[in-house]
Amino acid sequence: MFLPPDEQLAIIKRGATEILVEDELAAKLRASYEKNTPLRIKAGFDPTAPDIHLGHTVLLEQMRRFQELGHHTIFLIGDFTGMIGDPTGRNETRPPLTRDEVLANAETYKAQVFKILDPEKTEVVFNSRWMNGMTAVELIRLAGRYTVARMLEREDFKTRFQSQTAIGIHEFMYPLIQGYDSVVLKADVELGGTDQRFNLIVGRELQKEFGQRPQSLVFMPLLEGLDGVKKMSKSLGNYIGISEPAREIYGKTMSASDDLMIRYYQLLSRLSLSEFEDMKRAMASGALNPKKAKEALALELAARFHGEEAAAAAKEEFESVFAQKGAPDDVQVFEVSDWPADGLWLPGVLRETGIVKSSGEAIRLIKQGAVKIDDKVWASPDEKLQRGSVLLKAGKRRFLRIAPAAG
RNA sequence: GGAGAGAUACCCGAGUGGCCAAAGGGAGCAGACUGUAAAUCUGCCGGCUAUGCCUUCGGAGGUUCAAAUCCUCCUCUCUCCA
Repeated sequence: MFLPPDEQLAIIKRGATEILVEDELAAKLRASYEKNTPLRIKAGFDPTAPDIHLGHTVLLEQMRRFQELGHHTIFLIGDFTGMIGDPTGRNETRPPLTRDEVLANAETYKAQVFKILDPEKTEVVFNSRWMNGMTAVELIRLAGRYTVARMLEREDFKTRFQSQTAIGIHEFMYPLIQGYDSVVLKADVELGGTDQRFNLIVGRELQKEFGQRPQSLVFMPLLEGLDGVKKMSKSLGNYIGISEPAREIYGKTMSASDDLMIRYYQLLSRLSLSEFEDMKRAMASGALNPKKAKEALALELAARFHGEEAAAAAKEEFESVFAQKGAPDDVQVFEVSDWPADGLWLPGVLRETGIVKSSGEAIRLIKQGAVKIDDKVWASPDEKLQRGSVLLKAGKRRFLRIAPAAG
């Protein structure tokens, strides 16, 4: 049923930054193999990000690999913890969410992750299930199993403590509860981003406290965003969302730098390890054009979230738009109901349609020769557009069809 | 509780009465070159049908012909002491 333990381990190690403790995990895999019993794999998710992007999928892909290896995966939604607010990676306290917000987010989360995970093999749990029923006494006793000194081992807490920045006492509860989740779920393995290092370790410690065998930890890196430097996040605008249209996923992937593309291959592609290594070698030797490799990745990602057909269409459209300087299939149409006799003032139109933020920006673009009407550069901001149906192109990727309203 | 320092456009950061819609850098956008890659060069980078007008330098008042700059109060942040 199961693959041999060492083969499993090789698959698990792909892209992981660290496995804590590797020998321990190997032993668990061996035991599982011999007894033909799946391991319990836990991964926790904060219900604060309703829109999943590729950065989140690094972890989900790892989870999926465990599923394919036949293990039992538990998708934990931290609805209870979300109401506390996770201090991780912040130098400020994060505002807690309300119960309704948390629940609504959790639902959209669930709807999206099954584009990657197999719903049949995923157990979805909410930690409010056991946390809501916990009494104050029980909670305080739980807190008694950990110490302030150990809490301060966490880099973020330490820095804040030393610099006299506020640390809410409730913030100590977060790792504690997250760790307790592992106790309740009897997790054999927990997956997490490197930023969750401390929290997952607390899980190990608490499991020991409760007489369980401590979970092994598999850490996944934080995926860089399209800028290639900062981590992918919605607020930085450097993300590829999995709910975006196929053409966006394809196009954004194509805009990634070569270095970043290799990184994305490693963390996101489902190519086998050996295929990945072969590809890297081919690119280094010049046998494979990096652009070709990038096309394959863009296609793979678009297909993952929208199917082969939509992905192929996205690729085709991309090529016609950029390689052959054509236009996309469905361009936003701006219908002009009463076209002025002396013509339309273009900057105003561009602003109204939201193609640019202000008419000032439109004027700038026109002056820079970035605006084309039916493939001809529109050189003057003041020139009026005469009645007719035209295709406008602003910069490389903004299109607009302007036409008199029908009837 | 006491003593200081600070808050400038998306971010960092100069500016201590007019020449300031505010230096410089980063990010971003655009053009050239390309593979919507990188690197490089160039231009733009508050708003407004604009040789002008309007709104901006934490907030509210005030002084002045004129304030990011001076005064008063307020809010917030940081550093040090207890």
